Amino acid sequence: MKRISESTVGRLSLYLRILKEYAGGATISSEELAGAAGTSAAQVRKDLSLFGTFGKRGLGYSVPELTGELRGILGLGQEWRVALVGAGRIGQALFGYQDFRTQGFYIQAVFDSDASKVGERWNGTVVRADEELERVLATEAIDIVIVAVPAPAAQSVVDRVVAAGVRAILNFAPTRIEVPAGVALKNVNMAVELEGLSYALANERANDRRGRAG
Amino acid sequence: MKRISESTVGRLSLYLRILKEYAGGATISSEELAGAAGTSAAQVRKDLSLFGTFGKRGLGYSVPELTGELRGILGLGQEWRVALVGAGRIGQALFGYQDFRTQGFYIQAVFDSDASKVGERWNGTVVRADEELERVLATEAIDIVIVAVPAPAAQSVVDRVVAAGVRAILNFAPTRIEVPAGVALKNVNMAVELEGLSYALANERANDRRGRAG
DNA sequence: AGGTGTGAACACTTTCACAGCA
DNA sequence: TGCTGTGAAAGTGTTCACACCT
Repeated sequence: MKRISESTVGRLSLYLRILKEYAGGATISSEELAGAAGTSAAQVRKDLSLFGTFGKRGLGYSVPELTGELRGILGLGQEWRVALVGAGRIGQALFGYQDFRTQGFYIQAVFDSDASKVGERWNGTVVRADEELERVLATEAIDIVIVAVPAPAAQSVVDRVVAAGVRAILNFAPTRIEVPAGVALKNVNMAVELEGLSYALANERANDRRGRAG
Repeated sequence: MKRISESTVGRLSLYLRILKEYAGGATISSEELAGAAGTSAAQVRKDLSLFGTFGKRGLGYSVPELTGELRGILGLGQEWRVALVGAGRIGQALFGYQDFRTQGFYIQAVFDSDASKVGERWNGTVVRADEELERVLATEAIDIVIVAVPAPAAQSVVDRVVAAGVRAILNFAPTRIEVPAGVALKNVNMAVELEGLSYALANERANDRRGRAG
């Protein structure tokens, strides 16, 4: 299959959420889907056409059928086993965000290097010691690791996790992480987003001063 | 000034973080900066050249000077006043993440609609009632609002905040938000990131099955 | 020589516009 | 007729390659 861009995959994720909440009938047009997703009808059709022919000309897309296709494309037909490294504030918030579970992402293990946290029970899941990481990743057959440790510790956690064979990492530490080819890495970095907003504000003000023409 | 892409702004943010930690001398070349940022030297030079001429040919960029320029470009020379709407788990984690403050982002107010939370003191900041939102946004001269409420409530919070004159919003609710032109919106959506990883894993496996050639 | 700044080439993504099927 | 699927066109972002300055 042809290479698919990250923006396309992100939109598929969005389309799926829209379909789940759609109450407009058994079929939906690219136009409607685009409206809800904030993109263009052509973009919707192009995105979907990269994976197959799901629509009916003159009619649109069957909502249940397209939902199923998108779930399949995104790999949501199966259960993913997730481990969380870092039981600090962010780790706790993520653990508590149980929406994940309904999407098929199950947090099977939590790790922390702080001895005072190890042994805590979080809703039935025990916080384990850092040293158990490699062993538990293997025994629990973990697919995805969420890294929620302080920035200086992040790369070494990632190196260990990758060495243990994990191929997908979601990084919350505000630092750049290196992974070898073949490992999927996504970053969630609030500092970058805030600085993006700062840039927008600073620049908007500059534009205002200049006379708001542009 | 010419329109700058979001990816460029994101990279500037990254360059700035690298410069802060740089211990290699008083100047840095585009090559070194690119290595640390995981991009190409040409990309670094192009990004910077969009804003001015900061380097010296044959030498590279002065670290303190470039740091200052980047801070200026990103609007980090000033203090930004931030409000947090939603005092749940994510809100608490964000509030606790005090790195923000060192970057010039100050959380001045916290809001929640849950009466049992209102009145709590968070490290000196009182959780206020939802009804006070508009009044406090004005009296506290809030620049940026972080939305950390459940998905169904997010759009209405954003509408109120925009009506109150706020021009920059960071949304953590896992839903698509509409804002009028002129309002900057950034989304942090863990569901989309996880589904991106799911896609990568599902697809990698497909490639493996196919023989790993491609 | 060393390393920036930048037009031009290239690659990728989005939009257009329309043929073709239900 | 209505709406999809898709080549071609337009637009955007990245890489190349080299003139030019220190």
